[in-house]
Amino acid sequence: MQNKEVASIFRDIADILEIKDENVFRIRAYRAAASNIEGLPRQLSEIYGEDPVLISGIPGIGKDLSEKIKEMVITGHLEFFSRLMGEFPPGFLDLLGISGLGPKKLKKLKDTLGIENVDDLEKSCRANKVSGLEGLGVKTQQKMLDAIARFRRNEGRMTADKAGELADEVIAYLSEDPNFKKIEKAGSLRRGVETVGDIDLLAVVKDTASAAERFVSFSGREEITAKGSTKCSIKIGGACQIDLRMVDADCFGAALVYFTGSKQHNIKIRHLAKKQKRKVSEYGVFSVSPSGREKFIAGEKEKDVYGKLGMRWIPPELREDRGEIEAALTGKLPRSLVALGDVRGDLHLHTVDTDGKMSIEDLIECAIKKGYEYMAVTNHSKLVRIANGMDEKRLLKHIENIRKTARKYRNIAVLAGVEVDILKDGTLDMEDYVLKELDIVIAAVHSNFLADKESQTRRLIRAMDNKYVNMLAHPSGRLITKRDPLDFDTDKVFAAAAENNVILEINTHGERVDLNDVNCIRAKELGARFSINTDSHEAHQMDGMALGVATARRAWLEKKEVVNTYTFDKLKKTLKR
DNA sequence: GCCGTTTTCGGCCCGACTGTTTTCAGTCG
Repeated sequence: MQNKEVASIFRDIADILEIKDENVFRIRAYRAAASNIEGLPRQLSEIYGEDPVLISGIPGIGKDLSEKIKEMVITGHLEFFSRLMGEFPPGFLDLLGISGLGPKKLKKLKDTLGIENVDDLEKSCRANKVSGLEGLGVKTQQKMLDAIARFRRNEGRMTADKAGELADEVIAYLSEDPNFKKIEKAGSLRRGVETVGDIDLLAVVKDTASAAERFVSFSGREEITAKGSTKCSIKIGGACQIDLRMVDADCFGAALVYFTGSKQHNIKIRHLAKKQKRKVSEYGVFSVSPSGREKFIAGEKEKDVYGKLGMRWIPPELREDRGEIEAALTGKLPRSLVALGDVRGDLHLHTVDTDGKMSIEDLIECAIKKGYEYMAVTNHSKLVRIANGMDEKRLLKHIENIRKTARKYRNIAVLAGVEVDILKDGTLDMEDYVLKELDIVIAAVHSNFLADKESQTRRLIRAMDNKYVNMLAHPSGRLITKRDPLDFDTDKVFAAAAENNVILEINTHGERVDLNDVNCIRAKELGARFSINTDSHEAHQMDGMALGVATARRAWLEKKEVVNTYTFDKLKKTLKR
């Protein structure tokens, strides 16, 4: 059983226990465990295989939960969970996905009206039965109907690139109003998470009432879900919610820490503060006297908030409670975490010669505008027919063409490359006599996504055995909203990459983000190196580098582990196998 | 259910907004 499934079961258990009105701390423990498991760089089954005792060493996993994990690892099934699920009709937990509907109301609806699923709820609302219940009025009933409509229209989260674009649009719109003195993105978007449930914006304004008015008047707004003096929320384009928080300038930093999260990070920070006889909230850091009197001691800047708790400032991408607080307390945060400004080139790019929109010249000029020192043209091989992939003959000619064009530009090095397909058996879609002419060879899977784990693992490793291969592109092959990752033994593949000096790509395309942060953490442990590439087919896609850098930062990658931060000379040496 | 220079019990982060209330419960982040 995969970590993702274990985490999901723990979350479902938490939901059910909540409906059953169980101890809130017990519920919290299940949720915390789920979140910690998702952040693990290794599979629970592997950890268990190494030594079962290690399971209870995972933070948030004690005696009881480690037993449950063992059961799932061994049998692929959890008796306790099945029993709980048996108490509720199928489809009942879906109701928790309706915003504004929590465990208490849900329990009441089930007990009084016998509501078992979303359809039942809709019928009862339409029949005006819900508004008759104690504590529930006409407004609540209407809100539920709206929420059901949204639930049906759009389930799931937005990819980070789309959320980022939307946030930028809203920020641009708000910034036209001089009333807004400062606006920043917060939440999972600021942490660089690959998908985003809602967008959090934090602002300092002169007049909250008129700022709120401006915000809720945003042209794409479909619904106003909150409009107070510190918080406003609107719904937009289906289920996406945008929250605007308005705070005083002197607590902006504390608010930014708070609204950036993650939740687990915040909980740990507050816990730590409490031990130090301090209190942290979105309003600042306070010292607390024995009599309980609170005194404001920091809040304007994030740096000071962390500083008052004895820590260095923690970059947002690290704030997942994956050891960053402990590292900050002991001065062990990564020294040279990779940053966007460190990137010297983009090594995976397409042109009109296969399925890109730009000519080689266009592409080079874009790269120069980005300030890059080098780049690689890496078009598809013949297997990808839909992308007009090249055969040996065409590629040889294309190499000549790249070199000829590159000579016109003095300030940038242009590598002639290919994105060659990895065939079903792990051999490559291009003869070696052509590969050896290239400056960079990127291997990638675009077919046979469903092969079993053993053959998929063998396939990837065999591809990397080819001595001309420098890089493995989008190694998992997943498309976040459309396709699951390939099933392969990540440890074996990452270790093989490290051993063969094959660079692993962090593909920055919003649907890919591949490798993801968790995979990168493990690959780094196994000694692999990375390249952050946009895989651009059009000019604007080259702006995606920031998302890939954020992913690398989430994996705590430093400059030395990311080859496209190297000088060109060093990169050339790295590409020699 | 977890955790411990508060260590085997007694804690567990903190606050805003809404709707239905007349002081608060439920939900959300």
